[in-house]
Amino acid sequence: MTEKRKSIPSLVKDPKLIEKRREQIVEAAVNLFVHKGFHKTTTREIARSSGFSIGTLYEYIESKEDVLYLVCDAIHVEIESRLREAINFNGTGLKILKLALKSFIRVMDQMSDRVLLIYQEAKSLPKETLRFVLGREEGIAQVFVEIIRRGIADGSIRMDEKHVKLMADNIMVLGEMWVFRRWALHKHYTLEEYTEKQIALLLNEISVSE
Amino acid sequence: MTEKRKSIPSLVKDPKLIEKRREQIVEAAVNLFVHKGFHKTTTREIARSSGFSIGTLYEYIESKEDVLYLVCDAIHVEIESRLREAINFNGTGLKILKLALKSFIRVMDQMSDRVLLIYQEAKSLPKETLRFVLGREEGIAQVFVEIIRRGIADGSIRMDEKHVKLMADNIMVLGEMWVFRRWALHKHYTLEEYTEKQIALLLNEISVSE
Amino acid sequence: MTEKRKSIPSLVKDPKLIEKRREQIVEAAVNLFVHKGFHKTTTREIARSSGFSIGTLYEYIESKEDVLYLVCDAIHVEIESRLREAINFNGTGLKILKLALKSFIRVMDQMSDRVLLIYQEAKSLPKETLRFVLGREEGIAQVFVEIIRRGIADGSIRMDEKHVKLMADNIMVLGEMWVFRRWALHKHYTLEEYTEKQIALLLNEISVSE
Amino acid sequence: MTEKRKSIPSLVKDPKLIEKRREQIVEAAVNLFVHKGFHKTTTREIARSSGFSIGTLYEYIESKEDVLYLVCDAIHVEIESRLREAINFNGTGLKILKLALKSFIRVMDQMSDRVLLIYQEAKSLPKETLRFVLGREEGIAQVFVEIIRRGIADGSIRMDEKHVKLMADNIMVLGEMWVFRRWALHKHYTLEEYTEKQIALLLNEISVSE
DNA sequence: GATGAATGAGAGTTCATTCAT
DNA sequence: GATGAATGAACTCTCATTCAT
Repeated sequence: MTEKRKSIPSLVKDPKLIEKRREQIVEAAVNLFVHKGFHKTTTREIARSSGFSIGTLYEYIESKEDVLYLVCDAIHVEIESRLREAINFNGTGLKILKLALKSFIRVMDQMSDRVLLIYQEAKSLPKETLRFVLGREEGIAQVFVEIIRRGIADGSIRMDEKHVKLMADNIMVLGEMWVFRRWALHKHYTLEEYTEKQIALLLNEISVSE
Repeated sequence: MTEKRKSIPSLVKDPKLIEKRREQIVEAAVNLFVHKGFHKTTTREIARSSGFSIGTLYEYIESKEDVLYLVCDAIHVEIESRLREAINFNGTGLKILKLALKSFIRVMDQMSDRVLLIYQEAKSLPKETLRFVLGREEGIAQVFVEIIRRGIADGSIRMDEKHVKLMADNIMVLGEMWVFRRWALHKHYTLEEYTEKQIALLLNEISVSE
Repeated sequence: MTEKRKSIPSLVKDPKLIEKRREQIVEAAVNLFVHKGFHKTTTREIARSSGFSIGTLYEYIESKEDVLYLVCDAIHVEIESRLREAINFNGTGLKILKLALKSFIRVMDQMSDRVLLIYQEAKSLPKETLRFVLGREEGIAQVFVEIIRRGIADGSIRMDEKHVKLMADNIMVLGEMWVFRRWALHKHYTLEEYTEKQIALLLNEISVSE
Repeated sequence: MTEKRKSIPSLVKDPKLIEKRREQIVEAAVNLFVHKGFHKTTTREIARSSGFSIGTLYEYIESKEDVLYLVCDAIHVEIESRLREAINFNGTGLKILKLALKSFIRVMDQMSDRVLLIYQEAKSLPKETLRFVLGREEGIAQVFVEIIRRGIADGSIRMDEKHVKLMADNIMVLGEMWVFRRWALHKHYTLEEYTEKQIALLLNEISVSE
C-alpha cells in the first residue's frame, strides 16, 4: 500500500543531499519539539541543532511548519516500520494479533514522547498538511485490520466483519492510552501487566472458544 | 473528595468581582483557544472578547498561562458536574455503570473541542500547574471507581479489586477515544452505535449474569 | 474640494494622539527616505528617528508601506497648501497664472528632494494605495486648470477649452522638470532665469495682447 | 563624441564571452526590474532568467548594483541609437528638428517602462556610477543641441544661442513628460495629438516667420 | 478598579554573496 | 568557466507585559 507523502519544495537540487539534510533536521527537531514544544522551539535552534546555519535550514524547507510535518511523518514511518518488523506472520491470525498488540504497545511505550508530540502539535499544521498526517495513522490501523481479517479467515478469530475496523481502532487506542494516561497508569501497572490485562480483556471476547 | 485548585493572585481585592471577571475571561478564552489554539490567541484578543481592556485583564491574572489554567480547570469542572448530574444513583452498580458510561461518552462528545483543547494545550502550562490539571482528571476517573466498587459490593459486577482502577481508566479512554479519533470513528459509527458497542465489549466480561 | 485620503487603521484609540504620532513618523521618515531611499531605510530607523520604539511605531501603522503612503500624502498636502497660500487671487487670470507658475516652480525647488521621493518610491506602494497618491497630484494640476479657465473667462488668456488640461499638465511638468533635471539645468540657469524663460515660452502663445 | 562607460571587472578573461553573457544578463534583468522593481528582484531570479547559475552570474558582475548599471546603460544606448536611426539629416534644421522631436517622443513611448525604470531605480546606484548614467542622458540631449544649432546656422530657426541648451532640455522633458504623466495624459490625448500639440507650442516661437 | 499607550526582545524569513568542487 | 550549497546579517513585524493616568 502506498501512502501519499506531501512533497516539500527545496532550493537545493541534489535529492540525496535533500534527504540527508532533512534527516538531520528531523532528528534535531524531534528532540527540540519533544522537550520544548513546537511553538517554543525557534527556527534558529532547529538549524543549530541540525548542524548548519539558519540560511541553510531554509534551503531545505519553506517554513517552520514544514519541519513539523517532516517530524510527524518521520515518527509515523518509524512506528509503522517498527511494528511491521516485530510481527512474525506465521501462525494463526489470533496468535499474530496477540504478538502485534504486544509489539505495538511496546513501540508506543518506547516512542511515547514522539507520539504525544504528534497529538499535541499536529493541530498547528495547515489543514491540507494535517490530512496527510492523519492519513498516515490510518495506515497503521490498517495493519491490525489485516491481521484480524486473517484470523477470521482461518477461524481463529470470531468477529463480525463490520466490527473489524472498530476493533482495530480500539487497539490503536490501547496504545495511545498507554501514552496519554501514562502518569495515571504507571502508578498501577508495569508495561507488561498493562499489556497482559488489555490483551485478556480484548481477546476474551473474540477468540474462538478455547 | 476535595481537589485542590491552584490559587492565582489578583491585584483586585473583592472576591466576588474576581470570580465574575474570571468567568468572563474563561468564557472568552475557551472559544478563542478552541478555534485558534493557545499560542495563536493573543492576550489582547482575550481581553477584548472578555469585554474589558488589556490592563484590566492583567488585574485578574498574572500571565497568559494563568488564563490557560483557568480554562482547563473550568472545563474539567464542567465535565465532572455534567457527568454527576446525569447519573441516577439508584439501582445496581452495573446498571449505574452502564448509565454513567453512556452519559460520559455523550458529555465527551458534546465537549469534544474543549477536551481536545486540554490535551493539546495543557503541556504549555508550567510543570507545577500542569499537576493540578491532571489531578482534576483523576477526580473524574474516581467517579467510575466508586461506581464499580458499588457494583462489586452489591454483586452485580464481578471484578478483582486490583483491576478496578484500570477499568476506570479504560472507561476514561473510551470517552477520550471518541474525541481523539473522531475523524476515523465517525466514518464508521454514530455516537449511539459506538456507545452500544463499547458497552457490550466492556461489560461482557464484568457483568455477573448473562 | 475634498480629496479622499486612505485611512490607515491604528491600534491606538485617541485620534489626537494618532495625528500627533503620525506627524512625528512622517517627519522622521521623510528625512530618512530622502537620504537613503525607502528600501534602504529600516522600520527601526523610522521608529528611532520618530522618538519611540519599534513597537510603538506599529501601534500607529500596519506596515512599512503605510509610512510611505503617509509620507507621500503629507508631501502632496504641503505642495498644494504652499501653492495656494502663495497665490493672490486678485487681477486677471493671466496675471494670476504668472504668479502661480512662479510660486509653483519655487515650491517645487524648495521641496525638490521630497518631490523626487514621490516619483522614485511611490511605485513601491500597493496598487490601490498608489491610486490615492496619484489622485492627489491631479488635485494640484486642478489649481492651474481653474486659473486658466478664469483667464479665458476674463479675456486675458486666449485658449481653446480642450487644451486647458494639457496646458495645466505642461505647467506641472515645468515644475517637475526643474526637479528631475536639476543636475542638467543648474549648470545653465538659476531658478529665476529658468522661471522667466519658461513663463515667456509658455505665455507667449496664450496671452491675448502682445 | 565618445561617452565614457564604467568598466566592470569580471573573473572571466574572454571579452567576447563577457559581452555575450552581459547581454543575456541585461535582457533578463530589464524585464524583471520593469515588472518587479530593482529591490524586489533577487539575484537568483536574474541568474535563472539569464539562463545560468547564480555562481556564473557573479563571474560577470561584482554586485547586484552592477546589473542595474548595465541595464541603465543599455537602455540609454538603445534610446540614442533608435533616435539617431530615425533622423534623416537632410533638409533645414527646423525640418530635422520636427522629425527628431516626433521620433523622440515615439521612442520614449515605446520604451516608456524602461525610461521609468531608470528614473525610479538609478538612485540606488553608487554615487560615482550614477554620474555615468546621468552623463549618458546628457548625450541624448546633445543630439537636439546639434540640430538646433544647425537650424540657427541655416536660418530656419530663430533663437539666441544662450537658449539652445534650455530648448534641448525642454525637448527632453516633453518626452519624459509623456512617460511620467502617462496616466494623466492618456485620458486626453493620443500619442499623435500630444506630439502635434507640443510641436506646435514649441516651434511656434522659434521658427522663422512662416 | 480600569484604562490603553508604550515597550523591546525575539520571532520567522530573505537574499546578496562566497567558494569548494 | 560553471556550478550551487552554504552562509548569516539584516529585515519586517508581533505580542506579553507594564505602569502612568
